[in-house]
Amino acid sequence: MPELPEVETVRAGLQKLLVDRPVIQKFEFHRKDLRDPIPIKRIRALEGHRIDEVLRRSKYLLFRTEAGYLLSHLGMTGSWRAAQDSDRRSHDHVAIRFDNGLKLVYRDPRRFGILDWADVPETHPRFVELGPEPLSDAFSADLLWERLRGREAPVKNILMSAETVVGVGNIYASEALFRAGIRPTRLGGKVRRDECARLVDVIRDVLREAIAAGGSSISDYVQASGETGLFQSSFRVYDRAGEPCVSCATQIRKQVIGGRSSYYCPKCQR
DNA sequence: CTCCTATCCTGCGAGC
DNA sequence: TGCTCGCAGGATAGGA
Repeated sequence: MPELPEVETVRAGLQKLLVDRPVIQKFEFHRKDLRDPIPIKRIRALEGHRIDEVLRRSKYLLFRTEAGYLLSHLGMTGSWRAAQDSDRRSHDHVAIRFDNGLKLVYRDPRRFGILDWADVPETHPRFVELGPEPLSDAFSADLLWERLRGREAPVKNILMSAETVVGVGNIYASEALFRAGIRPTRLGGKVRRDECARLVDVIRDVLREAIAAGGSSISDYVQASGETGLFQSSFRVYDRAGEPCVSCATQIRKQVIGGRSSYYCPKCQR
């Protein structure tokens, strides 16, 4: 379940592996598609160029070269790892060989991930509709207030929409709404201005804490998968149905909203 | 426009 | 013990 903090942790790990700006010698594709078809010819055009930097926008990793960007979205189960030739695993779909001997392998059992190519990320169809980064100044109480005004969808759904703000998935939406004292089913238009300010603050808090937790347990290795550990032990409501609220001991409730399991304290969140 | 639902995919755990 | 079944979820398309 890589959300923004996990993707940021992976980005930092990849950046460290690629700090010498190695030249891409060759891409090896073991299949033509993941969730979407892979633009193999476009991506092969990056062979012979250096990876100058690994960036992140939303939950996408961007490998920057002078000839364009390789985009990677990890979906649910995607991972990058440095591998030896003898290290072959099921669901290894793509490999990148570099001139310094490094081999990066993309593995994704569920194939919910995306590999794509972009000349200029800002104008790429996957990016043009995206809202602000949650940790940037562009994400503000004013912006959230505008986004929620008059809306009759549950606030949780609106928060999880990448058009509102990127990187807030099911887990961190539940966690942030708990910290803000707002029930996930409350309609967007019913969230007050002061609650928007609170929401912006706690979304930043919860993401920063998770990034710190990921960073401390990963250090200099690209993580094998986003599925384990990290921030999990810090969840206050997510996946805790029936357990006592950390604040008032009321049993945490689970409710499906917009097809996703949501967790909240019925007493602390109104 | 806004809102909602189905779809994609495989591994895992609960239940029998 | 081995089987089935539901669930995990971000992005997207399409219908109401």
